[in-house]
Amino acid sequence: MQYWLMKSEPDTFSIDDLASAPNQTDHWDGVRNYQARNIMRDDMQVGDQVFFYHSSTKVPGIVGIAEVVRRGYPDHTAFDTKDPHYDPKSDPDNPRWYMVDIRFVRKLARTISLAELKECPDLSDMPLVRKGNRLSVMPVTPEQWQFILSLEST
DNA sequence: GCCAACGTTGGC
DNA sequence: GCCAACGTTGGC
Repeated sequence: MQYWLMKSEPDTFSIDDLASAPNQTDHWDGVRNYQARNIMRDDMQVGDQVFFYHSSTKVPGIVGIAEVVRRGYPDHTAFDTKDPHYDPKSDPDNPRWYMVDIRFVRKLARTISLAELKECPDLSDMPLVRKGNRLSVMPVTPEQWQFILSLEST
């Protein structure tokens, strides 16, 4: 079992949106970055745990936990000409973009802000706290996962 | 294959 | 809203 962190703009899709979705499950569509695509297509497994991160908001940070419930499969929004994430270079016979399904597990007792995460030397290797990093799906080590969870009750 | 131009991400 | 950082595109 592995750990991940996924970024979402809460104005588009928030942890509350996931919690109120049917079966508290939704697909993670719209990722158009190869590194993130590779992770979703090749690496994420059912049962993996995911930190749900809110970006581009007043207090960016980790707000909850989700779980992978379906392995990588083609992102159909890339085939839809009306979808904002439509990509003419992806076709159903040879899909370029992939997504996974995740299910809501719980919200954290409080938001663990990016500012707070940046202050932790234990987390300095996380891509998240690196300047200019734009990766929207990234691995989290078991140590980082436990450390971040330990911050929740502080 | 290089690299300038452009578009996007995302913190602030 | 600004802009730094980065990925992608396309001309050559």
